[in-house]
Amino acid sequence: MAEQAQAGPSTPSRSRVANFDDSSSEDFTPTPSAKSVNGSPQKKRKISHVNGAGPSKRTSVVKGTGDNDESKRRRKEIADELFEVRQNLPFYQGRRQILEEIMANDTTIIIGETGCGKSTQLPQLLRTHSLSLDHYGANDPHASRFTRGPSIAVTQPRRLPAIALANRVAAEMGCVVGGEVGYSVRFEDVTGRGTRVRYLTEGVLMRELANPDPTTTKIEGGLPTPVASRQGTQEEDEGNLNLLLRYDIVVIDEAHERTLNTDFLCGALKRIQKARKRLAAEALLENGERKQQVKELKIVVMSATLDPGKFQRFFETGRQALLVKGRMFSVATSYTVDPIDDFIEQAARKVMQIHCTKPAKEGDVLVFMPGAEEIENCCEVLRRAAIELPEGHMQLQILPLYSSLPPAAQAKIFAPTAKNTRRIIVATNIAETSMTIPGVSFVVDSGYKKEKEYIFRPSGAIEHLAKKPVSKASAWQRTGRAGRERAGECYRLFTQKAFDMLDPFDAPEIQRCNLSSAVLQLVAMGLNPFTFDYIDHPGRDPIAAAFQTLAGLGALDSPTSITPLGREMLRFPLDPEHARILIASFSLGCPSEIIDILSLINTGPVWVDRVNDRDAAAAARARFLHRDGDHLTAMNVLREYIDLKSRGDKSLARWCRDNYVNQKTLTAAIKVRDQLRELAEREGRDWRVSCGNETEVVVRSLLQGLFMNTAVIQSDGSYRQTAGPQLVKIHPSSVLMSKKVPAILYDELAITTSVYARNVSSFDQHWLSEIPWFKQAGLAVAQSADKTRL
DNA sequence: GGTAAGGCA
Repeated sequence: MAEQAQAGPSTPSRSRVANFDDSSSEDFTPTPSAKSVNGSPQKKRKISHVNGAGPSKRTSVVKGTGDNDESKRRRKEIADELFEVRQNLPFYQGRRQILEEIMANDTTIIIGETGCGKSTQLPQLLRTHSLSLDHYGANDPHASRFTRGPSIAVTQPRRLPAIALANRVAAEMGCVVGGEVGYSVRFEDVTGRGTRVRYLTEGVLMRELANPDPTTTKIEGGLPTPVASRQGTQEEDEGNLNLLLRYDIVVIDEAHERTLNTDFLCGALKRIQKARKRLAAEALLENGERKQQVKELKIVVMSATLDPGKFQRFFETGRQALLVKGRMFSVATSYTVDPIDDFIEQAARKVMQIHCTKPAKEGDVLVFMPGAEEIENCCEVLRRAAIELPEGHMQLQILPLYSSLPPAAQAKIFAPTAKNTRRIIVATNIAETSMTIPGVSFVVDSGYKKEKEYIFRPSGAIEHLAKKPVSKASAWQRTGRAGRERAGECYRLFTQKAFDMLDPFDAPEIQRCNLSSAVLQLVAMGLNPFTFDYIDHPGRDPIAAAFQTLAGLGALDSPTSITPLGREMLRFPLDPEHARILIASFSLGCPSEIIDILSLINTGPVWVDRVNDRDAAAAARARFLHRDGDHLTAMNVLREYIDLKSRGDKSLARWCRDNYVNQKTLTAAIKVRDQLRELAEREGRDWRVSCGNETEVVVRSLLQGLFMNTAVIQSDGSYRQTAGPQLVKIHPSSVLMSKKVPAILYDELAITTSVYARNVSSFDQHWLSEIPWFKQAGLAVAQSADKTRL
């Protein structure tokens, strides 16, 4: 049942151990092939019968051939069956109070503990409950079944939960996906004109805000005049702000994750809400009728664990957050007595202790480690220990789990366990939020994670991954993974005192990341990034750095004014730097090459480069070598792969393995490539134009976006940044590694044992004089670079 | 002369 939560920051207490969890996937099975956690397999088959084997394109869903009376009857039957389960969900049982609260307030904050059913039940209740229907147009004589009740958007940080939630909710409501319920994620929009509940990723909603679709944002007869007359005043300028008029209610789910998009969405929504409130009131006054053109926007912020005080203050709700208790089992938590110095070895020891003292039927063990290297080391220690197990003793199956692992290795997590065997899963925090692992009753927590850090410098930021202690919220989240199916145990490899000193929550992403893309989007919306209403302010420096980058790229001509070039850059799902490169390639005559290269840069590492077979990998790489550097070399790989694929080659996976190529990256890159080609076409650009063997223009295009990421060789053979004093080395994974070229451009700098430039191409440093940024601010730099030319 | 956590448009 719903109850009022404590105001102010809540510190997770031990009594709530099991409830600190991500709920995006708790009450359904993400894919039909996944092992069922709740519910019988028979039920699951019925659901997948309704929704088809997988996500389908819009047309096939809406105009699907299977939508006859028989399938309608089946959907109804399944919905009735699912209703039995729904009724018992805490969120359903607390529906009256929850809906009363939402209807009475502009913004509602809901802390829904794991298993309470918030993500699936809230949209349905809003669509069917009389409290909501009375509020949203039940009396409108023109309302049809679809227009009756509110139109709802529910955001998710990740694609998979957005898709899975839409599938589940459609089944519960007895409709097809793409009908009343649908989803929009990148590469897939399964919605129709009748869609009233739309699950979408935060990224999709951000794009909608910055790049509005004119057909869905315009009010019939145009916006009421007050908007235009207010243009130019900083505080009230909503001239460019997309008011999201297609939605009556926007639900931000999983808000505790505080992704970059969560924070920008909250800020923008608060602004939109105020604008719509004012416009709604004005429309009423002007017409003197009830027929208001702009409806107010309701916001619901939901999560399993968040700092309710922070969101209450931000949204100025004046109401306490609603707490909906979850359905989780208790987890006994313990600490070490003294600090330990080797968490890999200690983790392995603890695992063996659990294995030797707890019966197998009590469940599997999940170990949290910061990164792939620690995971592989820990698995190695465990494998050695497993050999020592006495004959006849229950066996161990040791499974590493991290994102860059090939899909086949990841899939083992969901395969059935052999008899008389206990599984030990050693994972990164991929198992904290993104993947739910069945059968786990024991958690061993190293207390560490890896986190991206940005070091801001006037000459450009440097990013690197750092090993850091987890936050308290994160530790509880890990703990909760032991209590999903039965009571569990969690062993923390640190002391109670160390735990007490941890930060209560993870630092929001906005405070440790490059803001150039977000700043461009804000300016496009007519918002000032310096005065934007942040939940947590990122500070002036990163915003100023973003402005500098964007001005250099020609996207902005003042902090409040976006250029036509900046507008065009926003039409592509790329960082501003990369969008600039793409646009340059159109005029330089090499979009075909640049689209391939950008697709690869944006999807991940092209090479599989493990420590043991580094030499073999380098040799394979030489087969694809392009003398200009890594960008064109990677393009050669992609093109050969696509060529093999189009000829129907059946041994693509083998080809990738033999050439130390990451197949996951290539398949993802092909999707991005298709999307970029389609978008280019929509812009009236011909992506087919190729420069053939005259690849000089490719590097010239790259330079148009990466001019800040350049370095020139000095007389001693080292490289120095053109935009700053930093010495950089070419990363040993680069094909230009031992080559001495006069000037290099690169995708990024990484700090490890030195400052390394990764993904490097060589260029003629005289080209820098063509770059506007160097013409103005950097002339002196370019001249001094010239002197050091060999 | 040496690495990489997780996401998203």
